[in-house]
Amino acid sequence: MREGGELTAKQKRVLEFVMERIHENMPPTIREIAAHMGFSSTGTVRDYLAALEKKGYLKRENNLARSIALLKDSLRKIPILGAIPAGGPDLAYENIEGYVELDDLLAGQANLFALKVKGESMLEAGILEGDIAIIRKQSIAQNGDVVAALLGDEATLKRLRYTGKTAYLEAANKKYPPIFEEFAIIGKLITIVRKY
Amino acid sequence: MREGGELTAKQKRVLEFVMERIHENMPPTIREIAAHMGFSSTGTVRDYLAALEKKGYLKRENNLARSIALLKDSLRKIPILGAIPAGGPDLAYENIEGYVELDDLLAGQANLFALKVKGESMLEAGILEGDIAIIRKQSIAQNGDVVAALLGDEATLKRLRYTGKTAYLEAANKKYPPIFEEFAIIGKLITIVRKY
DNA sequence: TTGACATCCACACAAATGTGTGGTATGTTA
DNA sequence: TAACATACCACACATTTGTGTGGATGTCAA
Repeated sequence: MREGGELTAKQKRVLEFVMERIHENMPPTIREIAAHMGFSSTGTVRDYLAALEKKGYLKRENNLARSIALLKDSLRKIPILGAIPAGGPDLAYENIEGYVELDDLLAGQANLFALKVKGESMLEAGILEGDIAIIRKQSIAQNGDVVAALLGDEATLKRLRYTGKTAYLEAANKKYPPIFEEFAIIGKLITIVRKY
Repeated sequence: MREGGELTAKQKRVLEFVMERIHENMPPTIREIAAHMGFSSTGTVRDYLAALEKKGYLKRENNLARSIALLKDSLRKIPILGAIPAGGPDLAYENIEGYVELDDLLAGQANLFALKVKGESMLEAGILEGDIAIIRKQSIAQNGDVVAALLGDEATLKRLRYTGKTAYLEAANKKYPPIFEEFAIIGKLITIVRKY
């Protein structure tokens, strides 16, 4: 018998279609799957969904339209590997330390916006030109936080510092002196994303 | 009259419920919205959806179950701001340069896994300890690519270099010498994510 | 050879779901 | 005042959608 996670080629095609639809819009109906696969019977799709459910790829609710929920969603859940065996990354369960869930990265956060990093003033903090800085809108921050600040009508990313009463902005690059001009904090850096 | 984007408190509650459901599972039916809001008539919900559609927050298809698609989705689509007006980030349309779509970051990519960065060998490439490196599984790469490589049974992140026939691994940190030992490429760095 | 599984079909039926019609009431704006 | 948006209700109806029943064929392992 086929083992737990293995899928036949056609089952995989059905699953991929379902995943695609879930990500771009909503789960498909049985008849939509039939149309896509070229099946003339809804019963055929039911058999496929039952097989996929049995193998642990998805879950359905009774009598509910479009009630397909993914359980192993490789598009949204990326495994974080701990040990990597000599043969290469196996994605075997023993090696998975956790998951990066894209939605978790930002879910529940309100008032987010993003800035494309310009310049190299935060180079030594590992923030490079072109990086996308995801920022939560707020007007106060702690000493040491990286903040987006408004200097005149320019927004910059800098580290916030306090010395007694005075607050100033500090670059993470020896070439850039600290900034003591007037500024307004517009948000706090919560995530850096860099695409290669 | 209320302007384009403004919502009443109740309309906002309906929209938030719809967004929540879409993100965690699938769009709700009209009757599910009614139950959540405490409405006894499906017609009431229809009116709300019509208002939200008119104001540009969502879009529906005729006669299709659960066919609510979000048009302004602040959970998945984070606006990238260009100019930031003096009053602070407005999230007004004039200022939005584009969107960071979380799914776009990785969509369509197969065979991804993630590694938590250990050590400081890639410091000068802006890759810090604790960063999450998202890697596409592949066994060949170009000169200059940052790759995850297997050295013995350790996985490390390094820059791949070719000199004539020989390939070696290069750190981005003066303290670390290049590595000429035998290694296997297990994947190529696609994205760096750092949470603060 | 029996059983389990994968891979299809047709068709009827019931439940879920969106839509249509027609109300009531309260405000705000032109 | 008329027009319009908001904010609800009830209820019938048509369509969409999931489910049930009863098949058929082929493969593979015990």
